[in-house]
Amino acid sequence: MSGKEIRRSMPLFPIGTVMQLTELTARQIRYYEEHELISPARTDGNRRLFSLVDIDRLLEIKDLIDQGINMAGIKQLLLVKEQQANVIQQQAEKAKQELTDDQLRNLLRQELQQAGRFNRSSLRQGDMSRFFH
Amino acid sequence: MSGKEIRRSMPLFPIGTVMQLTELTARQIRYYEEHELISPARTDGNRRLFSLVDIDRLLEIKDLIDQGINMAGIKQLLLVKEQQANVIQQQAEKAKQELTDDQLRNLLRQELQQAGRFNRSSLRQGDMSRFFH
DNA sequence: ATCATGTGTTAGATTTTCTAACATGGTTTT
DNA sequence: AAAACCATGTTAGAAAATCTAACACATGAT
Repeated sequence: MSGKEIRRSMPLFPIGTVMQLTELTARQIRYYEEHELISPARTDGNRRLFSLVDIDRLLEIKDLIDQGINMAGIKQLLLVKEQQANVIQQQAEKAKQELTDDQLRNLLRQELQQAGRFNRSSLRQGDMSRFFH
Repeated sequence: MSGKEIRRSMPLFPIGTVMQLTELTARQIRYYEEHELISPARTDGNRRLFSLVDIDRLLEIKDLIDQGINMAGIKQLLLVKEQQANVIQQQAEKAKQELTDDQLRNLLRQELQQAGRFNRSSLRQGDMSRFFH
């Protein structure tokens, strides 16, 4: 159920590693946190610790910045996407129970198209996937 | 080809994170490095940076330690396993080119059984897999 | 022309990690 | 039994990484 998400949201990386992975400066990363685009965990000693989810999100943010969107816009976009993702996941779960495989495939395809219409970066899984497995 | 391995061997984690993930002390981790059971990368400032491969290896080491095996023994075991893994991978590659899918499945099953006979922990992928995806 | 935004830069404090050394409780070896 | 060895704990001092806060600056909006 939530096992996967717990893992992907496990705080693991210090800001230095995240800088390399995302090619953002520490200043930028902290600024985005200040504007609540991300909420990295903290160590006992107050150092930031980022999860894979955080990093995916930062890569998305970078992408949106490159598209000229400002903090407020990005915040909204990320919010909407989150909601969409939730809805879609719920639907998928319902679908799994109620639909045949064939119908399910169809539904997912539709959702993917719909998502593609709205955002450049995918809903499913952030770009971090290129770093692992 | 080697893309996957590059990713899994990408130096990402500082020792603090590795301590939590493996439940080993810094002293232990450094000691194992001293005895060349692992070779973590270093930052420009000489801090250790561990990869997923390193962490998998540390979990294996921990397991072997728990079984009462000493440094020398562990070193040899890890070496042998590495070689085995290489051989198996080479065979698998050759197999992919030469065999039908059916034959390939058979070969892999055999190899898995063979591996299981020798080591408790699997050859394929370390325990870290439980943290991601 | 002024203001707001996003980022750069700097300073001083704090946390984390580093190496090296010594301490210690179990095992072997003598 | 004493000595030596092994894996780990602990400590000290130095160096690196990160933190917050402040000020600087270029660009685009009002």
